[in-house]
Amino acid sequence: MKKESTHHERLDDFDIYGFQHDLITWFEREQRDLPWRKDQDPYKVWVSEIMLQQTKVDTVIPYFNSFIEQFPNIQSLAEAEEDRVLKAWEGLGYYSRARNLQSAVREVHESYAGIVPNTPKEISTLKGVGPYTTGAILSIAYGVPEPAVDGNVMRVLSRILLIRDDIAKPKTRKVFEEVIRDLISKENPSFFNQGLMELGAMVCTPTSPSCLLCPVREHCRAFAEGVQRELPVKTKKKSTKQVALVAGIFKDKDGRFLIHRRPSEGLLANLWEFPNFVKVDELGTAKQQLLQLMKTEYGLNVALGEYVCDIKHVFSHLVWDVNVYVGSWDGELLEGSDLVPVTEEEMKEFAFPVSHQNMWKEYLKTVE
DNA sequence: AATACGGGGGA
DNA sequence: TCCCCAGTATT
Repeated sequence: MKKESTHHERLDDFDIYGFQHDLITWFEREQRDLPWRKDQDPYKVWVSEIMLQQTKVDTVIPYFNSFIEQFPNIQSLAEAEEDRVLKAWEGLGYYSRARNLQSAVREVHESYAGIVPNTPKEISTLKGVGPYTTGAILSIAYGVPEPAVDGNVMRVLSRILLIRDDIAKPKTRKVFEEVIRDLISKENPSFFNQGLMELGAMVCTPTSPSCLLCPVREHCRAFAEGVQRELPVKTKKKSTKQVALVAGIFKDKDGRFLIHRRPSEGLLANLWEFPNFVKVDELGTAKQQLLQLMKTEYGLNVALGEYVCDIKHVFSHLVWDVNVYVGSWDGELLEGSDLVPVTEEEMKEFAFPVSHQNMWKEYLKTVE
């Protein structure tokens, strides 16, 4: 007859309370002083968690401070222009996070009287709030014992509990969630979850973990077996596609430059950019194609000048190789044209992807 | 289950 | 180079 157990089988012979205590007291003692840890305002916890998705703490800090200064609460973000929100997110990447956050904040403003909901069901229906962020907000802002499984947590627990499931597989996250439901401190789920992540960031790092400094070393099965460097198991993804582009920085006699808003869906949605096109080898030189496409796409006659630079920009799933030219334009923009003429000063108000910021920097060097 | 979606930094 | 990062939405 199977032995009856109140815990997940992977926790057999595991000192749950000792582990909770050692982790939480270490976090109380050693946690970093971070701007989103000054209070537990659910809105600020929420903003920080969205910004921290796939993004390092050091990168997020200045963005978080500036964002909270501009949008200090639910109402201010709900009522803001989307372009201002994108500008505040400029350079941080994964821009749908910003648009989803504002959309969800508007829903909380309108449907929840401005109070961030505190149940898994309600909170996980908000745009941009998935399983990880649901658990993070609930535990950190409201003290609800929900798992918050991110990359850190999977790495740390794969070592502690010797879990060899491939963390690249979607279903593996559920394995960790089920274990954590039995492992999490019901008294202090906030510090338990944050402690796991802090440990992953500071001690139990991907390569060469600092096991000799680890507060939960005596609980770690991988350390006991000497296999901590073999975990977690993670299959690697495939490489990126190459895309060749040609772009133009076009100025008129009054010093106005042509920019263009990207489509509302897909890569870099709703951000601004200099006119550019996918280059096709069979259709002549980059310069010829730029000239031709400005005419057919925008009905605009341009004169092309010097080659500015070649910008290489790496995304997670593709690589842009952009040939950049200067040029000039004259006359009228077509009715309904997507092109907007702006001065150098006005350009500062628009959110550009980093690749196009770099094109602009290179252009400024050539006119010095 | 696989893919799209940014950008920076470390080894 | 390759990998990782306080992941989510879409297909």
